Amino acid sequence: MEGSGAKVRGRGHPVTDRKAMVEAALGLLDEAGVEGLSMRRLAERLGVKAASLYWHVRNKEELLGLLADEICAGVREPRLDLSWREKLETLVRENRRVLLGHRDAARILAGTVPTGPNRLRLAETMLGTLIGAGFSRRDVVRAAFLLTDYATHFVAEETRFASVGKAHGSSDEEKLARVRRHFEALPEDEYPLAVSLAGYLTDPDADGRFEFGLEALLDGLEKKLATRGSSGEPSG
Amino acid sequence: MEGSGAKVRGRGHPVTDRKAMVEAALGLLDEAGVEGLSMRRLAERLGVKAASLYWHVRNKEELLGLLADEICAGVREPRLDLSWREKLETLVRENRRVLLGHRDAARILAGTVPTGPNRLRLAETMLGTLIGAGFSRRDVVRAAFLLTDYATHFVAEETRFASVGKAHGSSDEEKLARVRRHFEALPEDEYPLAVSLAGYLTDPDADGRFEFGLEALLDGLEKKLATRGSSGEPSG
DNA sequence: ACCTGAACACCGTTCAAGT
DNA sequence: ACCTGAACACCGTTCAAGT
Repeated sequence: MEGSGAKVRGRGHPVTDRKAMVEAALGLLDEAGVEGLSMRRLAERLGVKAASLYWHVRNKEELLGLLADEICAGVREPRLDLSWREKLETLVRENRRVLLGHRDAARILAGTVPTGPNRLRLAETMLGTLIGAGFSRRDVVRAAFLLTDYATHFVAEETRFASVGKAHGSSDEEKLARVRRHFEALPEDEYPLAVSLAGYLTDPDADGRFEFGLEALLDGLEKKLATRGSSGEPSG
Repeated sequence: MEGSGAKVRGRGHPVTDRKAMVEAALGLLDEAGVEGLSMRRLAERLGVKAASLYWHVRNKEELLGLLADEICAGVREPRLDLSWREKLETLVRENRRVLLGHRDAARILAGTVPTGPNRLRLAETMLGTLIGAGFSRRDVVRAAFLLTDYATHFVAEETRFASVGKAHGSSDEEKLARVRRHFEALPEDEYPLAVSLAGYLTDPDADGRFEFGLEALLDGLEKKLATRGSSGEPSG
C-alpha cells in the first residue's frame, strides 16, 4: 500500500503527481471498472478533494488518455529476427494480452486518442513493420489502423460481460449458458440459424475466435501485397 | 412530425408507448448525441416525468437496446442473385450506411446486445450467406461476428470526432488539419514514421479506408474457404 | 394502467478563497 | 504551488402515492 500519501517528498514536481494519479486511477479501474472510475472516487483514493485533481489535469478525458497510455506500457516489442507477418501477429497478440490485464482496459483504449508516448511508440513499430513488408505508404497506415483497432475492439467485445454478472455470483460459464438457452428458445421458424447455431454463438473459446480473425486479416493483407505489388514508394 | 402527442387514442396498449419512446429517443439522439440522451431529457420530450419511463422500460439499457434495433430497421437485405461475397459486401456496406444515418448510432450498437428482431433478422441473413458459401458451422459464426463488428467499430471510430468540435465551429477538415499538424510537430527522432506519414494518418477518405478493410477481411475469409475446404457439415 | 413527487446516491466541473 | 468549500447543473433509479 505505498503511495497513499501521494507526494511524500522531493520537490513534489507535477510529473510525480500525475504519475501517482494515473497509478491510483489504474488501481481504481481494476477494482471498480470504467463505470466506477469517477473523479470523486479517485480523489478520495488520493486523500484529496475532487476539485484538486483539476490542478494536475485539464479534465477527465485527459486523465483517461494518460491512463490508456500507462496501460500500453506493458506491450513488448516483437523480436527483430521475425518475419513481418510474425511481427504483426506478435504485436496484435501482445496488445490483446495487455488489454486483458486490466479490467475494462479495452474500453479505455477505445474511448481515447492515442497521443501518449507508449502508444506512439507502438504505432511506430507497427508502421515500421508494415513498411518493411513492402506496403505503400497509404496502405501502411490503413493496415495499421485495421490491426490495432481489431485488437482493441475484439477485447472490448470479449470482456463486455466480464463485470455484469459478477455481482450476483454467476460465473462466465453460467452467463454463457443463459445466453445459449435464450438463443435456443427463439422461434425456430423466424430465426432457424440462431437456434441451430446457438452453441457456436456462445462459444467460450475466445482465443480461437481471436486467432480466426487475426489470420483472416493477415491473409487479406498478404494478398494485397501480392496483388498491388510494391506499387508505392521506397520504404524510407 | 406525427407522434408528438404520444398515444393519441386506441387503447394505449404498451407497444404503442414503447414505440413512441423509441422514436423520441432517436430524435433526441440525433439532436444531442449519446452524451445528451438521458432519461430525464427523453421524458421531457415526451411531456412526462422521468419516473414514468420506468413503467414502460426496465431501465436505460433496455431502452438503448430497443433504440439499437430500431436503427437497424433500415438495413436492406442483399439481392438473392448475388454471389456470397457480393452479398456480404452489400450487407456490411448497408450496415455502415445505416449507422452513418444517425448521430452516434455506432456507439449505441456497440454498447448493446443484439437481441431485437431486426438485428436477429440481419444475423440470420449473414449466417445464411456464410453457410451458403460453404463455411463450417463454427467458422460461419466467427466470420459473422468478424464482419458485423467490423462495420460497427469502423463507424464508431470514423465518427468519433463528429460531435466534438462542432461546438466551436470547426469543420471536419479543420479538425483533421489540426491533428495533422500535431503529428508533424512530433519529435522526428523519436517518431519519424508518425511525422512522415502524418498526411495519411489524417486521410479524410473514410470510404477508402472502409473498403480497404472490408476487402482484406473478405479475401482472408475466401482463403480460409479454399484452405480448410468445406470441412464442415452440410449446410442445413 | 399509467403517472407524479420526492427523494437517494451519485456525477464532472468551476472558482473564489485559503495556505 | 497546490488544495478546499461550496456551489452549479446535471445523472439513473426507486417507491409510495395519486388518478
